Amino acid sequence: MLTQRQQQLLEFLKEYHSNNGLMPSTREIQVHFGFASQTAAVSHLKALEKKGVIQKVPGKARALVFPEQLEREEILDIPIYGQIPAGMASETEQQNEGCLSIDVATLGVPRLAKTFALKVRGDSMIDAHIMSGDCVILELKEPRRGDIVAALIDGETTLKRYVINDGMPYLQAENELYPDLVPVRELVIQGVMVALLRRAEGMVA
Amino acid sequence: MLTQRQQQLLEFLKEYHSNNGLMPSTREIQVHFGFASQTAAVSHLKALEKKGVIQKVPGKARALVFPEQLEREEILDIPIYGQIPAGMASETEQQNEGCLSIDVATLGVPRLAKTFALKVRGDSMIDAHIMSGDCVILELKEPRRGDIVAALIDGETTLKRYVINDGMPYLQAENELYPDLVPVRELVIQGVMVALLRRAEGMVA
DNA sequence: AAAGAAACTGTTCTTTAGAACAGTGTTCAT
DNA sequence: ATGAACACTGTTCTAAAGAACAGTTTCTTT
Repeated sequence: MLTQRQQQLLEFLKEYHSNNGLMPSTREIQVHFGFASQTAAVSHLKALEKKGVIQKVPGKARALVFPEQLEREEILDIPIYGQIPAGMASETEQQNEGCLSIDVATLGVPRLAKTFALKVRGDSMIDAHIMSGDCVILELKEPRRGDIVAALIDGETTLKRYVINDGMPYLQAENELYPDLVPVRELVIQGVMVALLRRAEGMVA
Repeated sequence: MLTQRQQQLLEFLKEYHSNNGLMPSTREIQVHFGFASQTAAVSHLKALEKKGVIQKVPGKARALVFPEQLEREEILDIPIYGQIPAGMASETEQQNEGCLSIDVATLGVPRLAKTFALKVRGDSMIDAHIMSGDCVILELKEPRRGDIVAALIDGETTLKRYVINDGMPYLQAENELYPDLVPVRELVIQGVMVALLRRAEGMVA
């Protein structure tokens, strides 16, 4: 559908946009491809628009958009922690282990939700089909009974089901081999699970 | 950290960017807030930049960027199908049931990979901890033995493990209650599972 | 009480950048 | 062989848009 040259143009637009967060001007395209005339860039953009791979907003500067970007829901950038220490929430101490970007609609959380992700270790939630190595996405909010939560027990973060019995909240593993965890003093809930993301094993180098 | 007015500015930038795919000019900001002077917009942007919530590229038009957007990996837009009919791959007939946006790095697929997603129905893969309702992300590529694949059997798409025995490929469910599926004629593999996404039940209205 | 940040007005200047128009040579399908 | 799409050159015009400078007013915060 696209010619080779048009493919190159599109590739440049994507690369430039990815690196700079904005679109190149026609003159920047001209320089990049070594055109002697700015018009060359303009006519290529016209062709790309006619084929529907970009959209132009006339009269505005650098006003090129990829159609798929417009339809896209807002993207959330979720920090991945290995382990959440006691402090938590202090936005400064982020022992970040990378980031995960996903749109709010598929997560099903409010647009301004505070979220973070945890790598699951161990098989204490295996009966809820949460495997070791899975990435669990959590939201900072009040847990409801039956929710799966990340909580702080004895200085360590664990993923468990939050249950209430006789008004007494405690944590339950989803694996018979693990005992219930009844808090000695207080129960610090760090987040409520909203989603889970697993990468197929074959992929992990 | 941000003043109320600055928060409003930032909110407008995000909204405008989300709607139009590009940033507003200072004069558009001026009009939106009803400022009598364009300088008001400029000074607000300077304040936002000083506080680190946006970045400006001097000299360029509409050259505002959100820092988190720059660090972000490229986003893939993955169509979600309910069911893949026999034809497949014909890019036109997409009985699309929405879209899912996620960055390539967390998926672990090549930047130009062809991907799609399927909603899992049934519990035939429950022993691999894939639940009914999960969203499986698949890539169009050659399956290797042991991969979990989507395949077409009798006009219906199913998710199974791809195994080879004595040079003979067949499909295996991960649930004792389901029999192996040995293809009568040929085995049409529609995609290889690369990731899985599950939404916590509590969320689904 | 003084200093500084915040939130503006009003004006001017210059660069950036899109747009339009008139061409040229090449490839490719009908 | 012929028109249409493709891939450009060269020139000119103008609108879009950033930037700079000199103020005013109202809050905080020390």
